[in-house]
Amino acid sequence: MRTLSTHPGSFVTVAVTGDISIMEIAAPCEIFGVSRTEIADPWYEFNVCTAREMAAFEDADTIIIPGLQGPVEKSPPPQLVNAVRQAYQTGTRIVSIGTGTFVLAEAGILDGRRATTHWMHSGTLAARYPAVKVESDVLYTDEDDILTAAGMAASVDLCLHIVQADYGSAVANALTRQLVMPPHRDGGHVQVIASPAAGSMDHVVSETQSWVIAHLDQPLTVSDMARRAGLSTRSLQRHLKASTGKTPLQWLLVQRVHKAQELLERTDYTMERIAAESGMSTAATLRRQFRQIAGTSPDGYRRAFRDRTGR
DNA sequence: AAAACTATCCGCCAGA
DNA sequence: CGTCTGGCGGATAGTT
Repeated sequence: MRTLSTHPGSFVTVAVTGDISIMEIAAPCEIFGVSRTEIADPWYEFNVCTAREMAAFEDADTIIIPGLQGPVEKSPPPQLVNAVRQAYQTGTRIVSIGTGTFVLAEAGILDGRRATTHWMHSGTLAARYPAVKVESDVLYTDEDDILTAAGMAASVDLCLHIVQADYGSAVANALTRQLVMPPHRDGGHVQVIASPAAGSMDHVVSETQSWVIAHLDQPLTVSDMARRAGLSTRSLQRHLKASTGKTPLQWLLVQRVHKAQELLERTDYTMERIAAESGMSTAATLRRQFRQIAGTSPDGYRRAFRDRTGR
């Protein structure tokens, strides 16, 4: 699990240089730039700065580099690359979206780390920066305070992931509801849905997922999910894996742990009760799954959350 | 902690 | 043809 270097109310800066893609800065602007005092207070300090104002980087706790338009062969602006390298060395969290990842790679801060970019360019990225572990089929990566999103749509997921890291699941979920967005997808989701005719099937599966998420307190089997979707278990397994990269049971367990995390954050329920409400049969089962998926014990998670939010 | 038990996963394949 | 489906069964994973 990543150690948090930022805090609620931290300073987020988007670096705008030349021809950025406007869509790629939409998610950060919407999520970090709009006051959310009804959800959490203080919210982020947010600003957008151009290449000429890169002194503003000094105040930033998080810097976001959106994709540059034009051919990726063009090398990124050196002063931006230097500014990013310097910022990272002084402990700033660095985020890239789409081809913005090339700036991070050029700065050398991705060497030996996982990163992703738009699938069309991942080959180029891997070839030009062999030391970078390019993950071509995930929505986003998060390693050592360096986060990379595959593209515009994934940037939404990544921004929510950041909110979750800074404020916890309960706040992130409240924000998701307010934005009227589908439930947050984690970084392991596949980027490209392989089958071209996946359209309607996709809908059936996501419907089922929403239903499951709303009924996590009940014990559910993969067959139950399949029945709900009107598919055989074999087909459900195939479709769910195509869209989430996980098997049905794995996906379900992740949802259960997420639910447990939310309860740990905002309630004082006992482990038994949290286990029951998140659909884990016993506290022992909860502990084991929680550790496997979240990397800590439920109790440790609760304490860490209270410590960093002072609640 | 380990064994016994059950559920799930996934390659394969015939059929639509 | 190519694509999708769902059943089968051995290997695995998860639970108790």
